[in-house]
This record gives sequence, C-alpha cells and structure tokens, in this order.
Amino acid sequence: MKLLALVDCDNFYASCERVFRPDLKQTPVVVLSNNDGCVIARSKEAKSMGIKMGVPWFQVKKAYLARGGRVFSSNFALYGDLSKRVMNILEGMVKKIEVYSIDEAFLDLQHIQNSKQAYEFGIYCRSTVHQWVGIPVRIGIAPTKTLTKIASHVAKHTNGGTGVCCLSKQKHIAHILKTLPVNEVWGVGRNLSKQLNQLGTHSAYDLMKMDIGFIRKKFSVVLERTVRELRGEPCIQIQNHIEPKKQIVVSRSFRGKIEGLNALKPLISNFAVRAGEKLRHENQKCSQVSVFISTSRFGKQPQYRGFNSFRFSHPINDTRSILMGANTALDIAFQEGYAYAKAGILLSQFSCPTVIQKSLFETMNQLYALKQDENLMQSVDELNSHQTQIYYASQRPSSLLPIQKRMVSPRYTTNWLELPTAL
DNA sequence: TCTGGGGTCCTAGGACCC
DNA sequence: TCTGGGGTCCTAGGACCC
Repeated sequence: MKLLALVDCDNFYASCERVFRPDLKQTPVVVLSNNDGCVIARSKEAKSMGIKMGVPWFQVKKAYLARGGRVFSSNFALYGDLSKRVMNILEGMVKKIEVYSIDEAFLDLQHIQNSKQAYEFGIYCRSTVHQWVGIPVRIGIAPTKTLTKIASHVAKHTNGGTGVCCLSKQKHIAHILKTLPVNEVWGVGRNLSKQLNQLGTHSAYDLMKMDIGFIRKKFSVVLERTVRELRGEPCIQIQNHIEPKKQIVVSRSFRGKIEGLNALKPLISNFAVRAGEKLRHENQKCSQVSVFISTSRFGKQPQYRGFNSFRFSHPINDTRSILMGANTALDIAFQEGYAYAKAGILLSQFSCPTVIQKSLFETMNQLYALKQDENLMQSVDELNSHQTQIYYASQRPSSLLPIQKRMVSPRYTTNWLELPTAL
C-alpha cells in the first residue's frame, strides 16, 4: 500500500519561542498577531489554561499573566528561518515532499514497504528534527492526505504517545472516524458541517458512508474528493514543485481608527510598495491592482466595506504604476464619514514577465503602463534589502504608524546583532 | 482603548459567440 | 402574435486552509 506522511510542528510559533529559551519549557507561552491584537499560537500549557485560538489579547491578558503565562509579539523572521531548517531536514529524507505551510509538510513514503516500517520512519524523523532544530513535531501516516490529517490529530491527542500515528488498516480507520466529529475533517469547515449536521451526518464515519453521487450533486466535487479520501482513495496528490502565486495581498489592521482620504492614502501607498516588492520577488507581473478598505467588524459604529480594482492595459511590475493604480482605485472605493480599521492591496491577473501581451488600446492608459523601468526597480529593491530605505513620495514615511510589537523576541538566527549569547 | 494576515479552489451566472 | 440552443470565457463571491 502506498503511504503518505504529514509532518506537523506542535504549536509552531510557541515552540519557536522556546528553542532559545529552554527556561520556558514548562511555562505557558502565547504568541500574538500584529499590533499585539489576537492570540495566534499557544503552547500546550496555555491551551489547558483555556486560552482560545484567535481570542483578543486584551480580554485574557490580565488573568493569563497573573497565572504566570508568558507572551511574545510575533517574530516572523525567526519562525520563517526555523521552518526552513525543519523543511530542509525533511527534504533530505524523502524524494517527494510538499511544503504545505510554514509548519506542515506532506511526504511521499514511496520507499517504504509496510506500515511497520512507516511507523519506524516516523519515529526517526521526529527525533531527528527535534535533535537538529529543537522543534517538536508529530507525524500522521496514512494512504491519503485527508487521512494523514486525521492520523496527526490522533497523534496529538494521545497522551503519553510517541507523536507518531499510522492509520492503514480499514478497521482501525473506521474506528477512529466514528469518534471524530465531522467538522474536524480537513476540508469541512463551519458552513459545510452545519449543512451536514442537518442531514444527520455528525461523525467523519457518517460522512465517509454517504452516497458519492448525492454529495456531488448536493455539494461539490471538493467534498466528493474528501469522502473518497476518507475511504482511502487518493484524490489530492502531493505537489512536488512550487506553483507560482496567483495573487499577492498586503493588508493590515490599524492600531487606531483612520478617517479621511488623506490619512488613508499614505497607508495604502505603503501597502502598494510592499506588494510591488513581493511581486518582483516572485518574478511576476500583474494586470490588476485592487484596494479594499473596511470599518471594524466589532462595535456599533456605521459599517462600510469598499473595494475597487484598476485594470492595466498590459502587465506591469513597476511600483510607480502600482501606486497610481492603487490611488485611482482608492479614490473610488473611499466613502467619507467612516472610521476605517483595516485596509489592503491585492495584486492579481498575473503573467510571466518574459511574455509580453501588447494591448490593442495602448494609448488608453499608457500613463500607468508604459513607464516600466526594470533597472530602477532592481536598484531600489537592492538598496531596500539592506540598511538604506528608499521611499516613494506618496508613502509619507513620517505619517506611518509603526506596527506595535512590544514583546518581540530577538531574531536569534537571522540578525548578527541579535545572536544568542552563551554564558 | 485594544479583535490577524495571506492564500487556494470551485461554482454560478453574465457576456458573448454562432 | 410568436423570440432557440449550445457553447466558451471571465469574474465575483463563497468556501476552505494555515
């Protein structure tokens, strides 16, 4: 039988914070989102204190700290680097691997003959990652991706277990599925589980037993694949190579409320500049720039969400074009009289930069599209990747609110000035 | 006072064609 | 008076994921 493995880092961000702080090994640790807004990662101890995922920090702060919990602002330089190290190790272990997210990877265990060997591989893999990087992982092994997710879930919730779970026997799988609520299945979110519950489907086992034709008709091909995967039929392949991105988003919530077009403009410009850097880093060009702005979902103030897109007559990647497009879109999306809490830029309609699709109507917005200067952009990107900062006038750097990160740990592994010291 | 950010895929429906 | 049928392409929006 062909087997796959899912390697999933335990409470990844919280574990990263502990790598260079062994003194926090038994202490509850949480990590916060930008502006120290929400809890986005929790150690086991923090979870058992009842800290929920995504909870606003201000709501739990007092009680949590009083009980001896520790807190960190997010340090993505550190998490990204440790993630790379974990993935490098895994890449050395198998021929085919899909890095699925910052803390997860699917491995193709084609070199492995049976489930006993697969289990032993899991144990070896886990101890190697732990020894070399210091991050605890758990490993789910099964014939399909959806089932590896469930195996990993089992590994996580088995107290005193080895952190490795292999689900390959039909009987064993059926037994586990009966105990698993349908909303825990990978690909079944809030909406689907509500609809399924109404149909009397409550466990993963119930879902697996449903009629494929009915699922396809009533829901979609996506859920059909999930059902087939629960039955052990692989439908979602391991993606060995990295697909080019199809869109780039840069968005932030603001620390205070923003009112008025003039206050919003430099913020949007700033997102546009960052988006342009990402676009060129991906070696792509886009034909559409969209802007979205919204008021806070919370509270009772009047609500508004604005969205508008600017289409270029041909693909661009020059920040100055993005800025002009973003500004035009913002002017239309903007409505006076609201307190804005969040905004962002979305780049889409990508095309490979070596292919040039000329427009029939070039003159229409050549103002935006023709001034592409590859060399200039390259130089700016180069300078900005070091100490120097080149700004565009519309960014008005003095008006930018820095992101609040009051409790950020050192960038131990990516900055010479912040290396850990051994005493 | 304070509530994250960045993605993918699929489908329905409109525009358009013959 | 009566107004078809079949197809493609594109996009917005919804659902999901971490």
